[in-house]
Amino acid sequence: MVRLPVSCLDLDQIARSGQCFTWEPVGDGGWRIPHRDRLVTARQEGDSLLLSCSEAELEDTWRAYLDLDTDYAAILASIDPADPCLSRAAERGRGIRILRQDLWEVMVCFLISQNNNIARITRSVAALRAAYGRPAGAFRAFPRPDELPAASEAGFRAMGLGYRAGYLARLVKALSGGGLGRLEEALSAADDQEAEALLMGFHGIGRKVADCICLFGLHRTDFFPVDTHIRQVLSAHYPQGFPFDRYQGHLGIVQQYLFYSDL
DNA sequence: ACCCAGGATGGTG
DNA sequence: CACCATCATGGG
Repeated sequence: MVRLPVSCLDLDQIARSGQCFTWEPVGDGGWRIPHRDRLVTARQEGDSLLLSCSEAELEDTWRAYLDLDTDYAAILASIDPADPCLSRAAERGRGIRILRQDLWEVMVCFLISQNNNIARITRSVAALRAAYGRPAGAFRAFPRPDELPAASEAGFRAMGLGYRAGYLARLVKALSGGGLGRLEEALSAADDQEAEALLMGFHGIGRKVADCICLFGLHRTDFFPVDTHIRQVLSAHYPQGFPFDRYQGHLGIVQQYLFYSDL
């Protein structure tokens, strides 16, 4: 068990922010958080964050995953006080952080997310993990491409993916057998625009999903995914256009405040 | 029965 | 280029 002081971090807000679909409430306010082959239980007491792990595991896994070394207070302070919409959104979601999730898991989750609702996405991801997940201690880790049946579109459909089952089957086929590693290598050498284009090259991944993958799976915080929700916020509150220039460097974080606030 | 959900695709004008 | 029907499925 480790305890560390944190500010600008609220587990409940993160869990409900629509960026991850695998956290499970423990019941006493805590959360079971799986990440790759690790699992931790987290809870908050005042300004303290408590994690059910060793100091070493905090340093090699959870510090990065929870994005503890990014100065969110500075980002909050940079928000234009003359912008009531964003100021209110940031106040309501001041505990949100952009997690550093696993790329492949994010690709699958947001492939499934299109024209879908968060409750059903969460159920589908849980079904995938239950059916194909790799036993790793006390839980099932999210299955890697090689652990998913590329030919099982029908199987994916049976767990509620709907028409996206075909997209996933093709993505599994494309990224099995070392394909994912090659993609990660290409992405690491790509700038933002190139990374977005690479991801949009997969069937079923359009601009919005690609932008979510860049933001949540690659931690490229200048991506500002525009979904139906954000589109509505922009047209309602920013008829002259959103001040993208002002928030260069952390547009994705600003986007999350707006999205969360409007849920 | 109708509309929406963290949209994308393929076809048409 | 812009528009548009269609794609499963569950919940309001």
